[in-house]
Amino acid sequence: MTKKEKLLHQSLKLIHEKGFKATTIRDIAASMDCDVANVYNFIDSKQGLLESHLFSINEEFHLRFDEINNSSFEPIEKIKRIVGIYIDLTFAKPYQASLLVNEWRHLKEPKLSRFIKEREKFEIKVKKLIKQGIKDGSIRKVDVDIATYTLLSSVRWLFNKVASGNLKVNRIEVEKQLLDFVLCGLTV
Amino acid sequence: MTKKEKLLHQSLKLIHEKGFKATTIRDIAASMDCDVANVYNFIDSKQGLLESHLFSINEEFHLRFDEINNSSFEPIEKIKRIVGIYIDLTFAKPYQASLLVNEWRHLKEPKLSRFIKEREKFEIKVKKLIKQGIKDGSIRKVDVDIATYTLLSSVRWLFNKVASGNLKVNRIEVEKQLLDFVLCGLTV
DNA sequence: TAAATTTATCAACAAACGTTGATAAAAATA
DNA sequence: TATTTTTATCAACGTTTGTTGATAAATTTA
Repeated sequence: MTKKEKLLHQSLKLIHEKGFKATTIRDIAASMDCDVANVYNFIDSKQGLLESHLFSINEEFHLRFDEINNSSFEPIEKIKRIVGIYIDLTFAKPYQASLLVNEWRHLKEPKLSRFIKEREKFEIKVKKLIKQGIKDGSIRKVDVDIATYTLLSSVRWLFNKVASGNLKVNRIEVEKQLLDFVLCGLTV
Repeated sequence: MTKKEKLLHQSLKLIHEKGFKATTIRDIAASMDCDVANVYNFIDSKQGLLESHLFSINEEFHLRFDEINNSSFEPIEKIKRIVGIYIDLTFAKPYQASLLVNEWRHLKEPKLSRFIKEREKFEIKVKKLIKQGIKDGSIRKVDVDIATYTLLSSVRWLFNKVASGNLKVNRIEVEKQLLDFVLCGLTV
């Protein structure tokens, strides 16, 4: 692991734990046992660090999302696989997933607006999937907005448990249980 | 509305929008059009402001939660009503609900540990409810941990929509749709 | 080995931060 | 009205913040 990779990893961990605003350059320097000024050999600015972290994971997710969304699978199968890639990504990169949920609001304009716009476009695509599922009879006649927000929200605890190592079951079982929950609910 | 009430309201709104660390005393002063030093006629410290906001809403929720949990309703009925009071509270106090989700980590010791401990106790109670529901046959044989985290997480988008006024349906319909989701899932 | 590039060290900057003290105006109480 | 309490104003404090410049050591390349 090069020094730059270590910096990226440590900064991700710190931002996940303390939040972007509460994480100082001095924190990052201390975590990798180097001088404060030395950090700037690897990054341009603190803000730029956040941007690169956020947009790399954001692009990765949306690329994989679009692969599924542009396929000819049934809506319900698309939704299953989208949950799947979110779980995949969260297990592979829990800290980045954390930033995607919690820290994007510390972006500055115009990057902030760009991020929000991409997020809204993504939400609209999910809503469309649910509408199609209702139309073809595979999904109940739910309120599309509420179902979308609840669906997207229901997986947003996972990165915390993965990051802290407090997860007893493996990736496959998480996917099984989560899909059962969002498709069938709690009751028998 | 007294000046102190206005301060509490404005600070809540700002902390919800920008986050606790990104909200400065000068922001709060500006939002209520008064001098910076003037703020300290109403609060002891910025940290104390966060603490009072957090613990008042936290206590309110846990009091109402325990009322239900200590009743003799069936587990599944308890879960329904717990979702109900969360929705209630979120509609009544969306900004406080936001802080409860996003800003508690900026508490300092020993308040931070106290908050986390109360949160863990709450989670254990919910897990117990799900276990009982599985035992009495009203809940599927789910993984208790995953079901608990997913259940609790699934309602955590609501405060955002209520706070921003971007919610087309009313409180009752939200409750109906959310309960359908967590009990029956998306599929027919 | 010589030159060039990368990494490390030190001190310091300007700006933004939470907070305070002294004091004046305004409002409430007696 | 006189007195007490509440609210407002101004300037300033000590820290912490992100960031920079000059320079030395270490490493890589030629």
